[in-house]
Amino acid sequence: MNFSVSEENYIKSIYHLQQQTATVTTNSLANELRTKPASVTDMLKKLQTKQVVEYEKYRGFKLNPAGNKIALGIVRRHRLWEFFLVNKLGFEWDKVHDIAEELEHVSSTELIKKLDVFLNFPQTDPHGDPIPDTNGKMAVIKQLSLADIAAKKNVVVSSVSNQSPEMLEMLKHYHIGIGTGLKVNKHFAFDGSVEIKVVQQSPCIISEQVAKNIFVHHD
Amino acid sequence: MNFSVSEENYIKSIYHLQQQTATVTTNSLANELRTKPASVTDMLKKLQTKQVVEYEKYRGFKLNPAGNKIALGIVRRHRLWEFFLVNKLGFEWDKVHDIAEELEHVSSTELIKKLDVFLNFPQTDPHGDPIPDTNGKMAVIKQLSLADIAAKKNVVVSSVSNQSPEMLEMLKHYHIGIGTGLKVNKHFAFDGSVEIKVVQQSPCIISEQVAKNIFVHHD
DNA sequence: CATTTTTTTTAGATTTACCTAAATTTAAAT
DNA sequence: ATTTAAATTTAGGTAAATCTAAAAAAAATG
Repeated sequence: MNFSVSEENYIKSIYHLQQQTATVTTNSLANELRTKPASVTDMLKKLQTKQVVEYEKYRGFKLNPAGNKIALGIVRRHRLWEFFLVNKLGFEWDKVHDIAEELEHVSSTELIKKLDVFLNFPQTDPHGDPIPDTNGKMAVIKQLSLADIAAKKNVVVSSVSNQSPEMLEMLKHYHIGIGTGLKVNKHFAFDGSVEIKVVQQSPCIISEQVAKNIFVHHD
Repeated sequence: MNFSVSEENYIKSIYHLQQQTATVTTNSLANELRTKPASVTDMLKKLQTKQVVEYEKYRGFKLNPAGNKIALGIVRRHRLWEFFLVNKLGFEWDKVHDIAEELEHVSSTELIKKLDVFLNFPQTDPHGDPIPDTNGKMAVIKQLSLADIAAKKNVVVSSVSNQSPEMLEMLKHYHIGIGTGLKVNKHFAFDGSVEIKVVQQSPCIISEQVAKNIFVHHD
């Protein structure tokens, strides 16, 4: 079965949203893809006939095993290209996502096989996320809070345990969201506070309590 | 100005056809792109409003200076990727065209800049064709006939001087056309005949007369 | 639990890049 | 110089992926 760039992007986004919630809603997917709910409904019917999603009207949807395998193939391509961009071409780790987003749709399987060899079979991408193997198997990485991250490490925010308005207000103030890249500069032993540097922001200090609530992929 | 993948492919094909004939016809472009003449007419109107072609109804068309610069940018990306595929990933030189065809449309200029550095500023692609620089300047390479090519060299057929039906019949028999890749195995001093190996064909011997009429890019 | 509110779907349009078939223009041949 | 043939364009239509506005279903609320 062949998939268009658009179809691949939908499959990939459903995959990512499923990491948070087992079943995905029309609105959340529309928001993720910066499109309109009506467009999502249209595409989902197509993906249903192509047998990659389980979809029940008004009830949300999720990838079936076939869809999951396709998603992992796309994730594999994306992460291999990110590794290439950072470790071979010298890009900054926070600049590669959009480019990898285009490269991942280049369709040759031989290309990805040879790229993998050339990169010497990397296990994780520059953000610390594991790279699925050819069969779609992927190492599980444990969730670490910012309090657990060693100084000088680059990380990406993957989730926030406390979702209160107060917490969200603070995160917004620090320009932190899911997917935000940041670097841990230093831990202060006195009170457990952490100095971090969010990409394109000045360094700032967050309390231990906040740090423990921000979960990240480590680099 | 932004161009779609389709628009880029039209611009690139017009560029290539202009290497043979100063002005390009609807039919030849349709043939090159494996599409229909009516589709070409449609796209040409669009490219005309986008100010990249000079086009007069029923009279053919050609790229204007702006269009030429865009074409050379695409050619640059294509050839850099071909170099990468062969010299870094280890592809055979005759297997890379279709993949480069996809990679060339990835739009980041920063990507191409860094790729060029990584590849150490190559001057020619794996087929011996020169790589245009950032400003669209490109070295001119001299036309060589098959009789002038050293043994063991890979080349690509760029033109055929004798276009008689007899010649074309013979070329067809040997599976040789414009763009065909082949390798020169050996020259025979006795009569000047040449043993060549066309990609995916068994080796064969052509007379000196034929060899002198087949022009190639040398590798 | 009836009624707002929100979410999702349907209906109908739009844009891009194609297509076929028919009409028009140019070129070739008698 | 007509006529015939070939090339090109126009007209009208299709499929993919989007959109807006309206209708329908599900969830939230008093």
